[in-house]
Amino acid sequence: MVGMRDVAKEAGVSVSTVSLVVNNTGYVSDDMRSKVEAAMRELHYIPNELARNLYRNRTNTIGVIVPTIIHPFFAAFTAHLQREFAGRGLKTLLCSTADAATGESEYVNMLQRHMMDGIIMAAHTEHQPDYWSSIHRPIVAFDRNLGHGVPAVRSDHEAGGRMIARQLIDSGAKHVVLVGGPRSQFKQGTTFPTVRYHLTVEQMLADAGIACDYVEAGSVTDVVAHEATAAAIFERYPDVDAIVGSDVVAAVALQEAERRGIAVPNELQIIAYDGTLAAELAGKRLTVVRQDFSAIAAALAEQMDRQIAASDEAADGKTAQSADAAGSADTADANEAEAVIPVAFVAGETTR
Amino acid sequence: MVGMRDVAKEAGVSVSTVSLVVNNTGYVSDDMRSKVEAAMRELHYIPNELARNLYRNRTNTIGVIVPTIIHPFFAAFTAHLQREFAGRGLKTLLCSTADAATGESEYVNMLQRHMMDGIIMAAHTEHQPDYWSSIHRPIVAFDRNLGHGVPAVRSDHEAGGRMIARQLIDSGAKHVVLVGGPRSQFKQGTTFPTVRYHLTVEQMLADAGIACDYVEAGSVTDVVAHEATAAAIFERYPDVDAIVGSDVVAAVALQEAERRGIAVPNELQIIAYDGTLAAELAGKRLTVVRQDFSAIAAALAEQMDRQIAASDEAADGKTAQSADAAGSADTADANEAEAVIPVAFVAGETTR
DNA sequence: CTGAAAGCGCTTACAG
DNA sequence: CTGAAAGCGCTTACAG
Repeated sequence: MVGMRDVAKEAGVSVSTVSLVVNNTGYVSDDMRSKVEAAMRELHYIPNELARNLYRNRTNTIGVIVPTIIHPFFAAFTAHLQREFAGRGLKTLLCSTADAATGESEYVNMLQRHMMDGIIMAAHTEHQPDYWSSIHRPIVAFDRNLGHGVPAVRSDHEAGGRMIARQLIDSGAKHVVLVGGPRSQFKQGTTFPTVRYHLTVEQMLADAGIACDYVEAGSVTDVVAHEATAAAIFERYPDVDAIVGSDVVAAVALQEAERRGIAVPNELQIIAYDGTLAAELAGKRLTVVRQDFSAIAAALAEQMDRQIAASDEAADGKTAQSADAAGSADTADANEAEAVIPVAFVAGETTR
Repeated sequence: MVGMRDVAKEAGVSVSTVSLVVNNTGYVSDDMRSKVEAAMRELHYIPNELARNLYRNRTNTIGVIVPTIIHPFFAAFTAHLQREFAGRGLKTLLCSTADAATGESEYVNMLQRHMMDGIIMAAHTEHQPDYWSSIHRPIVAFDRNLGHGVPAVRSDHEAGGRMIARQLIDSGAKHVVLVGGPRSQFKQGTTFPTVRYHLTVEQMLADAGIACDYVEAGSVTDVVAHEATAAAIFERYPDVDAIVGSDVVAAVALQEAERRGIAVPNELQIIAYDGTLAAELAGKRLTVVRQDFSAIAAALAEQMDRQIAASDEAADGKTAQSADAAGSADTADANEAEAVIPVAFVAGETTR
């Protein structure tokens, strides 16, 4: 491997000078510069980033923790984040909890070993908020509350819920079925903000005197389970005339409805939450509440930048080791406001 | 940041000893070991991986270059690769050409700067094979020929083509439309092996005297274009009674068929190539030729391991800089066999 | 079994 | 404007 030393020797200058040329830093005479550049070209010199990483204690890599990118939601989410990060000179390390033996802990560990500069946490976690706030490294949460010192970004699910309820009420729905995650998550209100749209819908439908049942869907990683769920809905609630769920759930429900000869949207309306590619590939173009992936990604990247800057500051400012980490958390607190991103209702072929 | 030096001081031993304990290498007396472990715990010591990376000249990270993971095919592909890599202690860096300003070159550059140990190339490239074989770093190609020294893995598209043709012939199809990538790619045979299934289908249908037209779909990153393509097919070939394309194309075509009141599969059969989640979310469960993502991922990881080992060997064996890179390529040549993974025909609701 | 030393390839004060 | 030196945090021969 050809290194700076080789280039320096070839050009007859010192390594410092080569470094200055490579980084285009400081003042270098044109003469020196061209000698160095010639040597670099001659030897096909390519700087080794690992050495820089060590010196700067940075990798310019952000880990994105999601359950699995096979799910269209997380595929879109991750893709938009990568784009946003790329624009900021950051690389995206794919951290899928479904594909890691040890789940998110493994990735947190990597974060602490400085293999990444920060992580975006968008997967389910069993850890309590105090675990997360004790990491003292840049973390930003998506759609969940990870406690003090961990900023969060989420969609405006209350608004999404209102849009759905309004559509159902206005179109004269009589019996609505909501499909979502485990109901046990609802009480905490802490780590699963997605439930907010369900609660909003339930409240508004109740006020309007419309029947509403809740059905738990399988894990986000298991689509096959959704098919069973869809079939179960029609068996259990023969008079259901509206189903609300994620794109994937909605697509599967639509397929099952067609199979049973139930006319959509006349006999059954379907509203999908998310607005991913899945909503476009379904049997009909689904009516969706669309989350704004670009805005979400931008907000997450923005918060991440702040967290990283704060953590740098803390590292610079203090020398005592324990004060370092604590300082990081403190600085983060200042920016802890939760960013809430608007959603949009987009009518398709599955509502009337 | 607390480092080994701090731990050594706290435990009253040398850094070397701390290192031996941390890595569980060599012989350390139980006495020393426990003193060091106590100090590590006391100071909350976490090793900094960047220093190791530099010493070993390794990141244990593989870049996966795909057009975009929003597309279900590359989502599944990438997810399976990540799982496979994780099992081998490797991390997955997401390299999407749709989200990088400079396309794949940027990632190749990162590879050369040792920010990754290797790359899996699964996106379209304008570069000629000689570009790729001049990199002299671990690269494995998926479904394309990147020239001498770059091993490749692909599905058995000829078999896939035969399965499709057989189904169409046996079911009495009269006018088939194939949807695929730009026809201009067909002649080279070099960088786009996917076309093999199209050529096989065309040949077999021609032999059977069945009409077959080819329609170019939009870019893999642009699903909206597919919708226009689907509509165009029905306009242009009113008597079409079978459509063959990727899952995404097939799903969109099915949606358009239902919209036009064309009965599937009685009036129109649809066969999807890939077998991703998209095939399950469509209006009906699609009949698919399923690619074996697990086997593909395993084969790619296997080849990657070999490439990395070969590149290590080359670096160890030689000292002259230019011989190093050349040696790497030579060693790679020994394993250059292209791995071909079987596909499966899975009947769904869209064929008869 | 343990420690002092050199080094991974680069960057950055600091003298000249 | 340029070079010699120290250092990023760790690992690995090499003496003891």
